[in-house]
Parts: sequence; C-alpha cells; structure tokens
Amino acid sequence: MNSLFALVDCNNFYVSCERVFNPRLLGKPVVILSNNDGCIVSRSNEAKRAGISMGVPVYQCHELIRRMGVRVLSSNYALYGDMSDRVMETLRTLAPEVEVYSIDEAFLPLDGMKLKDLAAFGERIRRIVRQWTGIPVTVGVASTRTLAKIACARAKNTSGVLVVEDGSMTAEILAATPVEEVWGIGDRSGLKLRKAGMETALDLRNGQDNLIRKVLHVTGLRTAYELRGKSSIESIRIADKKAIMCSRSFGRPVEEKNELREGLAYHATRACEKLRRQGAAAGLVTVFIDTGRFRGKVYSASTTVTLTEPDFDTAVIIRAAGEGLERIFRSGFLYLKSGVLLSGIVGLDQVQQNLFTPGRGAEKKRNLYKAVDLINSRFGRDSLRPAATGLSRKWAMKRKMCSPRYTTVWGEIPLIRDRGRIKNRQTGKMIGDSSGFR
DNA sequence: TCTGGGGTCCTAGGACCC
DNA sequence: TCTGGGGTCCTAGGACCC
Repeated sequence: MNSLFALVDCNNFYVSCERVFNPRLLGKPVVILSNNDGCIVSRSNEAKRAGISMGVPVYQCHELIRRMGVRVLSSNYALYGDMSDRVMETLRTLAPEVEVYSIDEAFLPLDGMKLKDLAAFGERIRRIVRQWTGIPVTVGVASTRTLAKIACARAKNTSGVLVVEDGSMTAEILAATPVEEVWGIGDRSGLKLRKAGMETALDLRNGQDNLIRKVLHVTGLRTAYELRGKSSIESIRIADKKAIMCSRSFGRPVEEKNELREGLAYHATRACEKLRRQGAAAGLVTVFIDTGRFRGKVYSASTTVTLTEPDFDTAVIIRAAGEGLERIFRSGFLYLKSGVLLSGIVGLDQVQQNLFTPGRGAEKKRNLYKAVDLINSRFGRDSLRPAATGLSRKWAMKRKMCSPRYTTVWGEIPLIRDRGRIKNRQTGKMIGDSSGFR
C-alpha cells in the first residue's frame, strides 16, 4: 500500500504568535531572540527580505536592525508553547492521527482518510488553523515524510499548499533542491555527498546504495529510500524521554560556587518537573559547568552522580547536583553556563524498592510531589519552590524585550478597552488595537 | 559589552564474558 | 615463529533536527 503524509508547518512561528496579540507587528520586519537575548531564532518575511540571517548573534546585526527599523523581541516560550498546543489541538480535529514533530510542525499520516482532493484538504487545514488560532501555516503532501518536507518548503514561497504525487514533477523539484536542504542531511553530510558526486536531492535519490551507505551509513540510505517514495522513517511518536536536560546561560558571568549551586538547583527543579510529568524516576544525575569558548580562561567540566535508587524527588536530585558541583568546581573562572542532565530513566512501576527505604515513605513522597506540581500548575511556576534555588537569582537570564504571557497568566491577559485600545493589565502599556481580535 | 536550549540516533572502541 | 571468535554492554563523540 502506498503511504501518504501531510506536513503542516507554522510560518515564522514565534513571530506569528506575537502578531496574534500585537497586530501592530503585522507587515513590519520582526525578529525573536533566543534565550538570554543571544541569537536570532525567528524572523518575519520582511526581516528575511531585509537580509537578516537565521541563528546569528543579534549584536552582529545592530546596524541593519536600526536601519531597517526591525522590531526585536525576547522569546516568550510560555506563549509559544500554549499557541503550539492550540494549533495541534486544531489539527487533531482535522485528521485521525497527528505526529507532533516540533513546537511548530506536525506530520499527518493520511492513509485511510480516503481524500479525493488533497490540495483542497491542504487549503482546509490552512483556513481552519488560521481561523481558530490566528497562526498561518504551510502544508506539503507526499508519499514519505522526507518528500512532504521538501514539498512544504517549496510551498512556503508559493500558494501555501503543495501536493507532490506525480513522479516527473518530483524529479523536477528534487533537481532544484540542494542536497543539504534534504531533511536529515546537514552541512557535514552534504559536503561528503558532494565529494561523492551527489549535489542535489535528485542525485541522492538516484545514487547507488552501496556508495550512499559507505558515505553516510544506514541513516543516509534511509533518507535515499524516502526520496524514492519508500517510507523508511518510523512513526514519529512522543516517546518517553531517555534523557532530560535543563541548562541555561547566565545573564552575566558567575564566579561564586554558591551562585553556581543555586543555578544547578534551579535546573534540577525544572528537570524533576519534566521527569514527574513523564511518570518516571532517574538513576543518574550529570552536572556540567562551562565558561563558554569565546573569551577569557576556558574551562568546562561535567560529572555524573549515581543515585542509590532511581528517584523523582527534587530534594534528592538537588543534593546530587551539589555533590557533583563539589567534584568539578574550580575557582578563578568566570562561568557562563550550567546544566543538569537526568538519565537512567525508568518508569515508576519499574523502580526497585531499595532495601533500606520503607515502602510507606515512597507513597508519601508521591503524594507530596503530586500536591506541589498541582499547586505550581494552578498558581504559576515556582509558587512553591526549593529555597536552594535562591532568592535574588542574580544569575537569571536576560529577557529585556519580552511580551506578556497573554494566554497563560491571568494578570497578563490583554484587556480590550473602549475605542478598541488594548492595555496590558500589569504594565499599563498599550499593546495593540482591536483589529487583531475578530 | 553581546554567541540558545533540548533532544535523537548512530558508530566506534574498550571492557568483559564464555 | 605461532596467541580465537563471538557476543553484550557501556561510553564518548559526531551529526542531525528545530
């Protein structure tokens, strides 16, 4: 049986989220920055046309930003995560199966939907997602996920929907696609393929199996099969994480061990929340600290602490992280980044009871954290938090130009005023007009 | 002055076992 | 002179994705 997939990709997702709540950004060049206001991670079409590249440090384009009047915003993940959920929920009403691939993309396996007009289906997705969430999307349809990605990329510049079924049309498109633009082929692999004489997606599709395998191993060969229309990538499922990482750059360099300890406690707290959401426990706690590689004396180190039994208790993980820090900390360095990685993850049902832990204690602990997580989800992150994560948090990351969390925090929900003016409840600042709220 | 965060999969190579 | 073969498990590191 032939397979069939649609890829739905949100256009300039972070910028689009901001525009839903601040229509003044419509039609203007806008960029969104990474954590700590470091690099540019999302651009409006106007910003792309102005010549601003993806992923560059923002300080390298100050001049361009000033000249072109580009609006610059810090990233607001509370908003983007919530908007993403709304988009995915909408897609679930349109197709029986939705594989959420990233915050702004999803594959829809279409086999068995018996669609007569695929282009019309794509149009319908665009229209309804736009209407229900305010987010513009592009749709690519093809017989494999890799081909659907290529179709979607082509559709970005055209009508917003592209269906690729016919073989010769595929060849034409593949010939126009540089090999490193194929999903799964990055610059490194692209270079190797070019050296072997394969420069376009078409070359890779027509390449000899043994040559491709020699250059890129089985993953590259799978990609080639996908280009030939043979679906070879397993279903993209939301599997339980095998590792949970929380790391961040500091807002300013940190020298003191105590501040590093606070930062690690904070990361450990976040990581444990994710762990418990997955209903799991971790047996290994890796901590790392890093000075960054750009300036001054460079030092980075990591170590792994093994727990006596897998645990989900924030206090236990924080203690282990502190133990790790004692092993690797060296004074006299300016640290820019730290992180906590939880691994050796097992489901709670598989946790072996430690000989020395009485069973009732475990039950109590589960109930305690159930309550803690519930309170934090209802009243906002950190309503209840370990004192070890610090009070002043002088190391916290920079987010100088962050928009309100319009959809997830009561105090930041926009108010619609008379004459259609919209005011942010907390800051009192006007943030848009009613033209965005139809 | 200023350079993200979080994840996956694969391979190679060493340790160890019988 | 000559020193097996096959398997598993673990870790580090590379490459990729958004």
